[in-house]
Amino acid sequence: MPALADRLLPWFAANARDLPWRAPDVTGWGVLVSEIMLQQTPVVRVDPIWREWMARWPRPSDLAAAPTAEVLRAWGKLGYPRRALRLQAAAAAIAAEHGDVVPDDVDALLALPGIGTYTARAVAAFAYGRRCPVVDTNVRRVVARAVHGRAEAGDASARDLPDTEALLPSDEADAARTSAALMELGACVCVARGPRCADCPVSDLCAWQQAGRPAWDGPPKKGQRWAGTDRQVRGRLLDVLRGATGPVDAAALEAAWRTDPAQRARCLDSLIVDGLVEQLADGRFALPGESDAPS
DNA sequence: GAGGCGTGGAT
DNA sequence: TATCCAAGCCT
Repeated sequence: MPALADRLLPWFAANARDLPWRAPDVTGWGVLVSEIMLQQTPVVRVDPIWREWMARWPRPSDLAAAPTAEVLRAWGKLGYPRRALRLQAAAAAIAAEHGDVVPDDVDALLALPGIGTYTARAVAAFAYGRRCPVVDTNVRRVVARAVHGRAEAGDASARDLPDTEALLPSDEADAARTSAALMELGACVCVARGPRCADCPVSDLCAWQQAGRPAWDGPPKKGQRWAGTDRQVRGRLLDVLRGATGPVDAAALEAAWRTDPAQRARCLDSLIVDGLVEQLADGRFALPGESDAPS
């Protein structure tokens, strides 16, 4: 349905945010780094970290060669630090198996750690101009409203990809731009709370509008608790290690969570299992590679 | 496939 | 203050 794309493309050309990873000289590597950082993380927090990473590690092989401890410190408080670990592993694979160039096809991207359905398609479309549907939470919300007339997207389904592909024009470059425009619309106009329908370029085509903006009648989302969870404890422990200049003793980590020693021990173990923390022979703890002798 | 996994701003 | 929410992935 070119109808939607015909509206979205001029709107996007005039209203797209000037994000640094959208600059014309950004490589596939730059796009990939941005996509990983943006998983579940707002643009404003990613922006400065992405700039720092691109200046410091401009190619996959640069990141692959960095000490993992420094990678985790540079990741800072973006959250979900396993993303940084997987990104470094992906960088090593790209350097070793793809000539230090991020692959341009979805299947090769999917084979890399930390890259799933969304990210593989986002890189193919945004870095390489491929015509492939890119479905994230924004796009699912836009499609739910504009196409299906529902207030929310509900759970992901197998129909998300074909539903979205049906909105893409046949021209490859236009299709890639449409994918970006769909995401931009969901991020800036067709937002979860308080959609700005008065500013929407497709409001007169929107099935949700035409239905009178009915309320969501599907299952409510499951709110995830935070206080006292293992996620909070892991975050505290890792924050201590990021802030240290080298290995720390057990007492420093104990101070980070005194509420429940058993929980603290369990979380420390899980961080070690995940490869985010190492225990040294002398019993101290450190970020990965921190004890390696400088060469 | 449901649940785990960080962080912090907005409401 | 508590809940919601943000360009998901993995098991």
